[in-house]
Amino acid sequence: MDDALKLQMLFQTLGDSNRLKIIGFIGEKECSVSEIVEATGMSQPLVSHHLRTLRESQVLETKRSGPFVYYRLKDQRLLSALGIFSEIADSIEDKEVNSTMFCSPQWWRMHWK
Amino acid sequence: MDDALKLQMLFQTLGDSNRLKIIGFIGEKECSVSEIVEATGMSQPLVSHHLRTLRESQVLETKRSGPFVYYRLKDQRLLSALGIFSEIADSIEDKEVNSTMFCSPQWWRMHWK
DNA sequence: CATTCATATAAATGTATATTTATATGTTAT
DNA sequence: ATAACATATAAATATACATTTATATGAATG
Repeated sequence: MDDALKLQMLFQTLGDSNRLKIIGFIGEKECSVSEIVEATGMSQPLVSHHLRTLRESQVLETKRSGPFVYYRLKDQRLLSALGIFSEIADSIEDKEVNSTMFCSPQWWRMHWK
Repeated sequence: MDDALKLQMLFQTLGDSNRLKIIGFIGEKECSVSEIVEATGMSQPLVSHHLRTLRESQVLETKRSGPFVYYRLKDQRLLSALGIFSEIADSIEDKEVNSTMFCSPQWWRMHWK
């Protein structure tokens, strides 16, 4: 797998609100699935699905301990990198299509041309 | 639009190989659409479509000059931020499902369970 | 060993989005 | 004004992906 593809897959993994929420909650900790379910308010299967994606893309790694499975960041550098991107993202202005909340630009075009 | 959503949308925008290719080619320069078409080998409408996405998500900004439209990065900090993420991405190992090139993890599960 | 709790998977569904092909808009020069 | 070129949009298609509901696995405990 070439490096550009790795980068693209990493961004794709991070490009989901629920997964970012999970990463943000875990932070430097080590969390069980149920803690994540509780903290995020997402359903357990949905959390499990996203955790699988995060594990397969090697953003998270796991450790089983009895009946619990603990997830933690595989590369702690990700946290500071997220901080940098947050700053860049903050400078994005809410104008036109972006202000539609929950609706993608394409949805907007589709329904209101 | 809240900050978490901005971050998610930025990552989503970056999570596409063709868009990363475009960003990488533009770099610190200012490029016309045809230059990008030529450099990337993508079709003109496809380039145009991705440029629109990149502009709407405020990664790129544009300037018209005669018949040409020039695109450049709106925030130069993005380049170094991409460098940081590249390093993180490089440490990702090519194992199991990731080695399938062009096929998503979900595709893999689907066809080979 | 059966029950309970934690987590994972499967199937079904709806929606988002990349790509192609075809066509339109906009600008310049003849 | 029309031809030629640069770019953008539209329609059509195919696929990827998030989410829900239902069920399975796997570990601990009575």
